Amino acid sequence: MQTIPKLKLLAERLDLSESTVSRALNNYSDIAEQTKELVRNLADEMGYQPNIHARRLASGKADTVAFVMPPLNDQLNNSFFSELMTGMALALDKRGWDLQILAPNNAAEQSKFFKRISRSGNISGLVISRTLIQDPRFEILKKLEIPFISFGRSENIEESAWVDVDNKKAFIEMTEHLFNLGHRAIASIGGPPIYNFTKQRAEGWSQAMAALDVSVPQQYQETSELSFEGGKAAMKRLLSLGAPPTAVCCVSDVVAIGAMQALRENGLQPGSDVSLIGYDGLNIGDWLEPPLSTMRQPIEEAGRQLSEMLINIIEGGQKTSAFQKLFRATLVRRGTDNPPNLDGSHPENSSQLKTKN
Amino acid sequence: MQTIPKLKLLAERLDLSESTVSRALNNYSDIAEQTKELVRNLADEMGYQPNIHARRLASGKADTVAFVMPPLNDQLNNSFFSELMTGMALALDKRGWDLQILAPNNAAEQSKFFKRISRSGNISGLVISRTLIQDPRFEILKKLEIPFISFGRSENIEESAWVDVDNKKAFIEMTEHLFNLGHRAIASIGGPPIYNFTKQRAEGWSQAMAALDVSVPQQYQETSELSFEGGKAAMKRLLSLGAPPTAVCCVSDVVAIGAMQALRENGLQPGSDVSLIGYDGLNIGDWLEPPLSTMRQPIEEAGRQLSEMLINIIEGGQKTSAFQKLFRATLVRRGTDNPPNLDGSHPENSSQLKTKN
DNA sequence: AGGTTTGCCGAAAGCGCTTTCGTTGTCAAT
DNA sequence: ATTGACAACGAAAGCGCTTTCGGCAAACCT
Repeated sequence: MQTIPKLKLLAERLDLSESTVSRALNNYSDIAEQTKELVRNLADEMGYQPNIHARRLASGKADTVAFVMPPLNDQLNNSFFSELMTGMALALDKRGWDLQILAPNNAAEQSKFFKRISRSGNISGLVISRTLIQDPRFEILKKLEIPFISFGRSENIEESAWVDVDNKKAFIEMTEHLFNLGHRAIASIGGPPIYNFTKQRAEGWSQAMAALDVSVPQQYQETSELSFEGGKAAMKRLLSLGAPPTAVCCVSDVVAIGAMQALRENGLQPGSDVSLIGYDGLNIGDWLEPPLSTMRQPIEEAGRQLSEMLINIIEGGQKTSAFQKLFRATLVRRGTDNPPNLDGSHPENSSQLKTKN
Repeated sequence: MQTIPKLKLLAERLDLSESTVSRALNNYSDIAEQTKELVRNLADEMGYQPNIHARRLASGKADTVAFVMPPLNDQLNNSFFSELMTGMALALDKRGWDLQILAPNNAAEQSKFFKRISRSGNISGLVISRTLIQDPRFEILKKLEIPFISFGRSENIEESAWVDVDNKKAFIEMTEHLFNLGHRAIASIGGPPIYNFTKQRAEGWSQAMAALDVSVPQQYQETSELSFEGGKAAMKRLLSLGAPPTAVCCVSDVVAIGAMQALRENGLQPGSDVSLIGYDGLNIGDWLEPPLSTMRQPIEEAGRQLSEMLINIIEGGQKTSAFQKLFRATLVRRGTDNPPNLDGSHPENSSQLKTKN
């Protein structure tokens, strides 16, 4: 391990004091431009890298943002989180900040968990995700005065900073699209009713259906774990109805993939017998046969945005409510959104479709 | 942000010196057991958390391991890496260490990149992956005296620490399995020939074929990018042969999924017309129709192992060549490994199969 | 001319811990 | 009683940086 150049060495070589060198590197205004030049040149000639621990100890700043993993780890939302984290890391790196991943064990002890974080003093702010409709974390974090931002909104958080995707609008679009293809019997497989995005997506679907003046049997509103198995089970329940739907809006791609499996196991062809649209825009959807239509959300971009906003909150001191950004999801038509199959070979039959007008 | 309890506060409350408290918490042997008890009790009563930066600055240890992302980011090896990193993070966390993710931009500047890391002084050791057959990183890191471990071997690295999966044996098993199912025309879609695992896997296949006394047309050895598209293209080339194979060993699951797509686009049914086995054991393989057979490697476990060995290297001072661990992959039969379809409905025809004996 | 501002830089304290070394008191051995 | 060994602790010096404060010219005013 070669000898590491320290601030002191730079100072000696340049015949300057350490403090001047330090301030030169940090671009203080009370250092002559000429001096800064000299310092910077030598610094990168020698490959100087400040010791991050010393810096953070001295400055009292951690320059580190932590991403809090959701307590219960669903299947392969891996993909989702890794994309989000990639975006976050990229944006942080640009500013010289670090990303840390935090994985709380049991959800019950969240209060203690956050308290420990706030005490450790090596995290400047938090990013939370998977926000609940009523999410206790918001109050806890506010009370602890930890700067934070959430991916996803919650209720009563007008004062909070967040980045979100317009879930409701996405599901309205999705539903309208299926309607325009000719579908009337459009069901929904939603996620666990505790999450806010679940609620928003389900609302989008039901509002759209109402606006389109299509009456919906109550059983068309299904609910599922956010997993392949969950989606499969939910689809099977839908198929067992007297009048199964001809199209289904799925809360996530993984759930939709499970639903596809259920269709095939019932001898039905996804996309022709029953249309499906997922949500997330995962690559893997494109590798299926037929490829899964989906709503793509700009996940990486959202991650970037989260980081930038959080840094601004930590450094800026602006009102956190100024930091709210809503992204839009876009429809990606692949293979599973098609006009309804009305040839009668399919269990449900068009005469049973209920349209009010 | 509540007032954070410092070492000083503990010392005052207990009427001890800071140094005693520090050593008590770090379990030094020259502190009375009774005193340690007192200190520990107060510490977690007050929720004391040592300032990590101060500690690391004072001790000169970083207690941080970095995982170096492969320069070129293939499709969805996301899943692979996130699993590996999860394993690493878990093992590190148990010892109070941190995991950092490093993403070098351009591959050419690796030497500089590593030099910078070694100078920054906040990383104790590295984990590299995607080892090449001739991998320059080994020399660079040795010269810089950075402790490191690799996932995957390379040539001439007897002195190095590594964790690997026995790729060759896995492909031998895979090939024998297909042979035992009755296949004789078994092709291979390998990865880019720079990677060591690519070489090992291809060797496994060709050795097995030789041992089984099956002669192999040269065109049966295909090569592909590690991506869906690559697999698809390679499979198409195989199908265009005069005597296409009845089974294919694929270098990765993603490649195999691409191959499945190619089959379907040619009107063939994966698993019945042509058998396929992938490699990795990704969940998503199970969601396809038919589900993809694969060799599962214990990725998370390997990640754990990497962390533990690396820590031991850093702390232990043992010979690094003592740290070499080979895992085994296991066959997961799902839906794409079946006896050959000899009904003649398929382009290739059994009379063309060449068996020497 | 005196006074005030401005531009640039150095001195020095301190961030919160670790670790070496020395000191004290105690007890067994001589 | 004297020595030595040992156990248990405190003092103090850092680790490498940041940041406040003050100092000293040179430049500006009136």
